Amino acid sequence: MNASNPAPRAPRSAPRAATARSEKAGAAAQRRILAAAEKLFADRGFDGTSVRQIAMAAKVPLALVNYHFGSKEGLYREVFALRAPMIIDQRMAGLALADMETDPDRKLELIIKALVVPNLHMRAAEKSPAYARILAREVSDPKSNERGVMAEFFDPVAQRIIEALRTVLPDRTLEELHWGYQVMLGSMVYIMADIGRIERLSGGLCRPEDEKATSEHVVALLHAALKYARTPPRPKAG
Amino acid sequence: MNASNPAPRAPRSAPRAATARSEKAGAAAQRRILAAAEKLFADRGFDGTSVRQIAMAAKVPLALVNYHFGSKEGLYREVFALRAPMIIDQRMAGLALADMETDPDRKLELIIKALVVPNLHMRAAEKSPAYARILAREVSDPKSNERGVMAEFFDPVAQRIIEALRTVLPDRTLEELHWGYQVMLGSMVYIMADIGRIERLSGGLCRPEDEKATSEHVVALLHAALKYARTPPRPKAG
DNA sequence: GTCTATAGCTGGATAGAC
DNA sequence: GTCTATCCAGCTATAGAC
Repeated sequence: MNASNPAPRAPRSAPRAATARSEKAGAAAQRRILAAAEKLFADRGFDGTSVRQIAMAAKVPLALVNYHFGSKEGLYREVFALRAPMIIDQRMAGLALADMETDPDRKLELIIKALVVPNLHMRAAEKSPAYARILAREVSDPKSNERGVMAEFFDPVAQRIIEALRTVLPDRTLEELHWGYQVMLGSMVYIMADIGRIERLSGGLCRPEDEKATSEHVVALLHAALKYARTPPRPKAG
Repeated sequence: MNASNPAPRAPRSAPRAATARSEKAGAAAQRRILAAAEKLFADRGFDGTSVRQIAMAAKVPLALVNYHFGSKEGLYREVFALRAPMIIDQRMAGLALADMETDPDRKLELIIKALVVPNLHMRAAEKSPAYARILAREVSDPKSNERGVMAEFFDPVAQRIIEALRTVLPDRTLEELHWGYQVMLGSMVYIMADIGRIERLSGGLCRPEDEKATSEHVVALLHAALKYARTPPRPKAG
């Protein structure tokens, strides 16, 4: 889509994120760039956002962006990497809680919450509604595979969740559990990424920003889905 | 993102889709353009696709695209409008079937199928896996609001589905029904738009292309979700 | 380290020959 | 109606002055 850059060569000196010391002067600029990029990538997508817009919004000169992050895609990956660990840690913590629960019904609910709540929370917190939208966009973007960020960051924890499901629902086939996971993820991602359609369609009854109400409804629905749904195993050949 | 075009002026003579008569010469070219555009928009998104790529893939001269469709966005809307009625008609037909069913449990299942099956079918049919991905992308694209295609084409049938849910689940609050709808839609959209992650994560167990197996699992999950989930109504003030 | 200026492209759109 | 040649805005990335 631009001057062919087969090898995305690293920035000249790779000024890693504030190695130590109080803080170099440029650190503030870097943070402003990241914040601006997060918002713009969320609003307008990777292709729909130009480095110039980011520099403008961050009030830094154009060249600083490439200086600090090497390339537009480097900046994107950095935006992604900045908050991914947060969500992943929260999911892991949720799973640990679920692991301690003995009542299978409550355990299932905790597993679902481990997956759903950190994301809805991030969506709702004034901290970063933008990041949730980037995440949601990434899973349905074919170029996501080229970038590989989803697989790199999120596949491992996804496997952990399916593992956990297997322990509370031992009578299900692996196929059922995987489809259950996909339904959970799809619901969550869709709601996270919502751009106003949910509120419009519901005449204001459903507001994804209302983290508590949203969690309650969504968790209840997904809990019922996983608890009660059975799909009869199908014969191998038609 | 390009030469500022405040008023997207119509094509010079608006050569409407083959008015009548056997077919003008250019009709074949138009169809090739639409087919190429559908595929490319699905693979690479609106911003990631250039009119030149479309013209190249359709094997028509560059100028023909703008001649027939006025602008890149005009072409996009045409791609969208081409198949939307198909899905909507199928959903309506599904709802009509559900309306005739008296057993509430089977009725609920038919409503869910009315929403889910046409889309999964479109995803699976070799006819147009691309369109399903465009659709999925559109609901999570903030620019979708600018284009307005989702609201224009799909909001009405969405309301019809929620209406139908209200008749089979009369004891639920409107809020519960709307959240139920969003969970259904989210699951469906996510699965439709999948770009390989589902199959990768499940080690090949789940394949969205396998329309029959996918429908069975997803419908079973959503049916259980709507049938069994209850969210206690919350007091108005905290 | 920081930033201005610009190189080297691709983008959507169109004028004007046929 | 059809298509070639071209316009020029905007893009990413960088060279080179400070």
